[in-house]
Amino acid sequence: MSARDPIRQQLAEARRNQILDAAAQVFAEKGFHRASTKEIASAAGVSEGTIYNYFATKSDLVVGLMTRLAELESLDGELAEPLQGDVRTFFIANFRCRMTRIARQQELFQAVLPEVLVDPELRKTFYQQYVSRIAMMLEQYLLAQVEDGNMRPVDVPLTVRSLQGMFVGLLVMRLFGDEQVQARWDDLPEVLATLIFDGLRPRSDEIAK
Amino acid sequence: MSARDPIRQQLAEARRNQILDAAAQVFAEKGFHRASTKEIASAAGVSEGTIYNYFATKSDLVVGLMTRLAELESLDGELAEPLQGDVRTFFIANFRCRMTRIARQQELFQAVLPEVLVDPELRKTFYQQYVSRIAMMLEQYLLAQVEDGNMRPVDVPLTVRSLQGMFVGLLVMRLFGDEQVQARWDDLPEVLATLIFDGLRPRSDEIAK
Amino acid sequence: MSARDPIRQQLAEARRNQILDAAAQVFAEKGFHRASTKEIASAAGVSEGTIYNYFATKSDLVVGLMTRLAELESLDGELAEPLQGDVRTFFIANFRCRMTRIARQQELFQAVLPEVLVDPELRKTFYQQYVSRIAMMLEQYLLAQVEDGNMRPVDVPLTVRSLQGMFVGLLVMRLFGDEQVQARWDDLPEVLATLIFDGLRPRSDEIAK
Amino acid sequence: MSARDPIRQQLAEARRNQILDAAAQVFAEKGFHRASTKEIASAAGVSEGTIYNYFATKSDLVVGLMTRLAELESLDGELAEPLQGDVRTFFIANFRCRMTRIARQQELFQAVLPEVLVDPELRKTFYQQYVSRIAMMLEQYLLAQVEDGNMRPVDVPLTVRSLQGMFVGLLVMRLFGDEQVQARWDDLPEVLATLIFDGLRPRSDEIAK
DNA sequence: CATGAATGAGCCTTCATTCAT
DNA sequence: AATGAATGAAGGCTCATTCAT
Repeated sequence: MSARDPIRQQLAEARRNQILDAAAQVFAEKGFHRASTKEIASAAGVSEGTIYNYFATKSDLVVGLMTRLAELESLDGELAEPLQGDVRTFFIANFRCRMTRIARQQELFQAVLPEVLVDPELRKTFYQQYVSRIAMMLEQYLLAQVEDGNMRPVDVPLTVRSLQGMFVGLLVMRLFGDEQVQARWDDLPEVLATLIFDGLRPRSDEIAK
Repeated sequence: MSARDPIRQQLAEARRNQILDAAAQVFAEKGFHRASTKEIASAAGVSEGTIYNYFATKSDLVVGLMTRLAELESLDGELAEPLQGDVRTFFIANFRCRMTRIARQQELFQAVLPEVLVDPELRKTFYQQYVSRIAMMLEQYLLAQVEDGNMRPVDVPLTVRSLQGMFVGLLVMRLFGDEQVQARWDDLPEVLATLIFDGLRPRSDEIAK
Repeated sequence: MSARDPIRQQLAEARRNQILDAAAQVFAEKGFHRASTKEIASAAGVSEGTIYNYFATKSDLVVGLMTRLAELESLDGELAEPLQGDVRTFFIANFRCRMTRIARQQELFQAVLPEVLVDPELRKTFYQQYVSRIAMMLEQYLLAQVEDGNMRPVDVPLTVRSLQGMFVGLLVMRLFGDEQVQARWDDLPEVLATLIFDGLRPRSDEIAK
Repeated sequence: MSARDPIRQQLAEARRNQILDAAAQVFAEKGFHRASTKEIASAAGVSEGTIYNYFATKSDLVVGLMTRLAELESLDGELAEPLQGDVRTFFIANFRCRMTRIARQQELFQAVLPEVLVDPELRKTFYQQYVSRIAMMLEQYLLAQVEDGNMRPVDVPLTVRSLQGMFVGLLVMRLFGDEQVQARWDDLPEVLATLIFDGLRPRSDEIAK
């Protein structure tokens, strides 16, 4: 019986994920409040009661999804590190990485974001576990770049928030169904790199032309 | 009786606003679904039934608030026009104007945004009445600037979405309670102008140093 | 002002009828409970408040309609009297008269009957003012016929209820939309007279054939 | 678990009936609209929510009761068949059977009839499932009798409606609380047989007297 | 008398959560 | 651990009735 303990744990973990998958899908489609536990249960192929063996509360499903986001984030958090060669190239690569992840996790965001915006408790947790952690990472990175002279000496904290905000905002534009953003999502990293790195100001050499 | 008609209308309009004010406040505080019509009624100082004399449905309150946002937006839509002198200065002024409005209408956004993200019907309306209209205005403006050589020839549609997204995202950061964003909201226009107009790339003259 | 009293009364009476007409129509169409006073008011071309100047209660509208039925009934109550010549011919004439009235007042019945069946108070009043009065009239009539040897010595009270029931039942069949009953309503008096007067038993002379 | 399936089903059926019983009683007493689901629930000894595990809608309770009536009807539909010996005797027997059933199911009728008269949807269903089916059976029966010379060649469709109407009408008289009808319900089959079979016309032999 | 905005009690229905099996 | 029937609180909405104008 003791031999079965790890197996049990794995099964339990699998069941948990099965439920979270269903929750993500149903929340994304109908929103937290319009999604009933019955619906989630049937989408997960389990009974309503089973959900409550793994989550104390419907809200805890959102917490579970938030945690997923945070974990997925930290999984490829390393991507931020390898900086070598051209800064602009790195920007593009980094942006591409973020955009890809956002696209892949759109369902998760759609499921989590509106409820997070509405529930103070969740909001705080989400901010601490996810938003501010990314902000801090970005901040460290930018500070280093500025110090190394790879970037201009900007107001790092606010610049970081602006960048982070831009990603959130583009996600929101996606959720709104904006055609340009949806259709040309893959072009965004390049455009953003130009915008953020080069700025809109006409280049002197271009003016020269 | 005929003399009373316009008075009636004014009273009705006032009552409508009184209810919308209460709805904005309660929705912002507790979210659409956790806010009961009873609560809104008492916050508005009217009975529950009265709400339904002015709005067919609880959801229509959100529609009403959305319309408010759209109307307030178009009210100072003219601000985009007076462009003269330094582009960068104009950017700052324009950004300041937007940031101020966002701050002023934070409650409205907090009340409307999460529900809009969740309800496809509202989402579509909001996008058409608000988001895409602003996008189109910005697009026209940027195109003109590019043509006049005041800006570099960037990908205008995506750049516009990115800018718009940045504002949305910064609003979301505010809603998340990010301290930097909240405390230094008024510094943002300047920072943004620098970021967007000048870019992060080290200036050649700075490098020269 | 005293000269206007009778005029006022006439106006009031007209207004009352205007409201009752609307009530009959709306009740017939949607039933008592699904009909709102607002609907009745607008069908009558008056405001909701006005209804309450003439009727203390929504239920009193039904009472008013019941009274109408009773009054209309007594208006041509005399028709029962002129009995002369062939009894069978009289039966047909009498039945025809009843069927015609039922058809003419179908809306009134449809409006009143279901609610009367449901509300004990109304039920009692309706029974006393309408049903039992007709029953008594019929009873007297049948008794006289039996005494005069124009009819066989049947159980008069129950026979009367059966006849009355048949009319009610045929009305109900009409309300149910039975095609035969609706399409051939005018044939019913003849058929009923045969059924009731001659019976279904094969006639001896016919048997003789 | 597999062993439990049939038990589950039986329990569910029992619960359903328990709720329908309560609904019949409360509807009969107060009418469909004045009966609240809360009342029905407590009369059934279950919670309000449980009702909705078995019926999608309050109206569906009426549908359930209608179905009961139709099923009970078809249960003893065979009674119409065994015709042998005296036609008049058969009439009495048949009438007695119908009157008994009506009396036994008075509550059901009182619960269902008023609402059926008011709701077009229910009305149609009730007419098709119940009224017209009985009419068709009666029609076939009468046609056969007429062909065999056991009855006079009357207008069968309208005669059938009249008979059916008479039963409905006598039920209505019962619901109205008519004392004669209530007190002497058991005498009605005999009286009706006389009325319908022999007619009111004085018999020649009686006249002879 | 007429009006119609305001009222608020009450209803049907949903749904997160529990618990006996 | 899984089930799903039962629960009952809560909520959106309707509507008869009132009353100030």
